[in-house]
Amino acid sequence: MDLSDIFNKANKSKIFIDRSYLRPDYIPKELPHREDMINGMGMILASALSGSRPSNVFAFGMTGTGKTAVAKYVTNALLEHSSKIKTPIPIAVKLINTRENDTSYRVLAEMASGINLKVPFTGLSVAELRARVISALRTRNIIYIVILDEIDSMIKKIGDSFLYQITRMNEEINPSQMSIIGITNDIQLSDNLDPRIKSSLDDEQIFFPQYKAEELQDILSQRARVAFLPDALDNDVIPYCAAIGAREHGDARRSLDLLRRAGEIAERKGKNKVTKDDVEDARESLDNDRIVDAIKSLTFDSKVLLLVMAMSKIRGRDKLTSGELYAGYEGIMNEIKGQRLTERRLTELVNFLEMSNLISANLISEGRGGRTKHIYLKTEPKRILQSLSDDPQLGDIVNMINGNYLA
DNA sequence: CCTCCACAGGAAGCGCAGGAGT
DNA sequence: ACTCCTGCGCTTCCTGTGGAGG
Repeated sequence: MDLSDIFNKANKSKIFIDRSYLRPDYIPKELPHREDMINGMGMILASALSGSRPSNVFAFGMTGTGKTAVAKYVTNALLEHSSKIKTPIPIAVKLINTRENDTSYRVLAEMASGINLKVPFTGLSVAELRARVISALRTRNIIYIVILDEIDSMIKKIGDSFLYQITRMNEEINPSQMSIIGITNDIQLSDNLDPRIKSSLDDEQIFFPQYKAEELQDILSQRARVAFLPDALDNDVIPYCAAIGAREHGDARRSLDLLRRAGEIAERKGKNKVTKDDVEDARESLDNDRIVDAIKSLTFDSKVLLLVMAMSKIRGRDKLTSGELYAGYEGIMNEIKGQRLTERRLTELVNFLEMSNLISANLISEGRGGRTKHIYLKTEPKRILQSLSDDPQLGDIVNMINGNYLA
């Protein structure tokens, strides 16, 4: 068979026109139910067009409430408008995800890339890097709008003093000017900040409320019109995706993911209509992906810890204390003759696993029995064994357990 | 009220990789 | 070729602590 035949067949979807309209990073021409925030942010940033520095903005709300989308939308519009009219000072915009770029070095490097300044990705001192960014801005005379996305995770990791440094850079980059748009999922973040940062970053605040189910329906319908073929969706599919997203703190991203995955599942089944059942399957498939990805991306020793948790749960013990977990870890490491980490390090790995939502851990005091964590697995042991069964180092053990488990 | 268990988690620092400047 | 710098993963050493049993 000819390859182009296969490609043609694969191309001729009975479901999608173009699924990329459902991707979370796609910014549509209109953002329903975010007009207030768009206008608010637009009014603040508009001063850049007349050559004066916009106030810093602090945008906060739960995940999937459109913060990043609005920031992109408004800054795109701003750049577009400024290219049409004559602005006194050129404008540059850089979006930095501070969860992916979670060191001061990397944030500064991203800021450099936003003004076409080439810097090595390691090797310089932070002070040197900062000096380079500043001197580049000095020679350029621009208004630089820096969007710091997911700023809460950066602060959690490296503290808020770096944020203070950034907000103060503005004083050293004359004649250029810099504005910060801070975006956070942590609604209480602003209360816990150093008051000096609060006063400089809190010039303007924009709150993003959770989407209600009806609002999510509007968003989904808008995207579905361009993403799906007419009549490819059963009537209750969009309301159902919206309802799930609304239940999970009004999360538009979640709803869109569900809709896209449901479409893909229906397509793979060879159907020409997406039904509620496909959404149900999509939900499970997304959950599974999330967990499998999370497990596969762990370091080796974290995987061993999870394996210990899974093994003891299979044996009927779903609660372990830290000591028991470490003993189990030691057992496996002896078995495979691996280099063991110290318990001090393991406590950090346990904390990390808890943050990843794979386990839960409560600090409990049992009086004379001592003070320890009670650790529970939050995932099906089967899923963990599945995810680890093709691990180069742990695969053999896992498959052995799997054999006993099935027998 | 005091003790003492079984850990938690802070502080400091080490070795390595990777890059800059010289 | 060398010295110096940082981030990262980790160890060493350490102090802190909620509450049942004494």
